[in-house]
Amino acid sequence: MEKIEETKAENSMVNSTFSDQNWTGLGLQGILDMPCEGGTINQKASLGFNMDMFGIQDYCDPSLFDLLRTPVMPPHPVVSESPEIINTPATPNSLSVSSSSTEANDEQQTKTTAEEQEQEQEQEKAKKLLKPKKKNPKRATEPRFAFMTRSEVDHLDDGYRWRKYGQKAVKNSPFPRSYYRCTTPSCGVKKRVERSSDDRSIVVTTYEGTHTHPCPVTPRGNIAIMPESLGFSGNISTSSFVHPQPPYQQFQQQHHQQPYFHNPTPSLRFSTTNSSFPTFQERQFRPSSSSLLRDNGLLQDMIVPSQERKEPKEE
DNA sequence: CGCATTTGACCTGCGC
DNA sequence: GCGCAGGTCAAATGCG
Repeated sequence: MEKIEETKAENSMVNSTFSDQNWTGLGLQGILDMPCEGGTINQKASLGFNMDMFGIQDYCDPSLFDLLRTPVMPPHPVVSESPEIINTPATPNSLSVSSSSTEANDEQQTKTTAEEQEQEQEQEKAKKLLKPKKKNPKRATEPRFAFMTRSEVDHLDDGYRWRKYGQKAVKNSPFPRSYYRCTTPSCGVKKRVERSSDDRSIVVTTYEGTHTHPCPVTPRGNIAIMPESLGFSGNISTSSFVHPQPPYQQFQQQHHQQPYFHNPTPSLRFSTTNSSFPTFQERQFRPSSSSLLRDNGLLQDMIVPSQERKEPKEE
């Protein structure tokens, strides 16, 4: 009984995470398009490889991991800057992916009416997505990128200075969502930080906008970790790790804003002075069995390119 | 004292 | 029009 409920919760997490218009498909695409030396690894062929490489299964919900490994993908997960295209394969496919993941596991019994209701809800969501929505013209069309990070601290240090300007309770989630704004004047970058309602150890950080300034030197003496020390075999350029911009921004510049699956900055920056985030660093190093990456506990973050809601660009 | 956080109020978009 | 939910504002408060 408990097992079933647990499974439901996991599936619910999958649905809620990847059916949202900001997540669906994009997350999968991000996983598929992993930057490496000389470009990106072919997304379709390397899905499982990437995930194993990054040790996702070690920190991802099992059902989510299965979901991501399941080759039930949009036929052409082409990344586009057009929100319409990005959103198109999102909703319906996410449903099939989600359910197939359930079938893949030995948990078909969990396909109860509750799950059907979930699917109905998702279908309703999909319907809503298909409707042309009026959006506030003031709402920026800035790119949004979301990181899923397993951490016990909510606000991860990414090198920039943030000022919290709000906190809101999120529906269907016991955890509030915090709103941060870059403290640099004239820089309108925002980020939202919330904890997954189904796995409280997962922090979802959504960046919105692009910094108009270099990363400030923090008094904590942050440094960047070289890929070699992460167990990388040089597949990711060193500059990506020392660049004073968050990885999503680097990648925007280097790869024409394609989303990618990558270890985001929060886990890459550490305090050498052991002053502010010793526990964070400690927590990030989760001993594990199989991979070097996991040994370092660094590659525990999933970047999910999150598109601004379908904004009425043409109008 | 300056800066960051907290938190209730307010605004806006959307569905019914 | 009303209610709900997400997002933002700004005064009060806390902290170094």
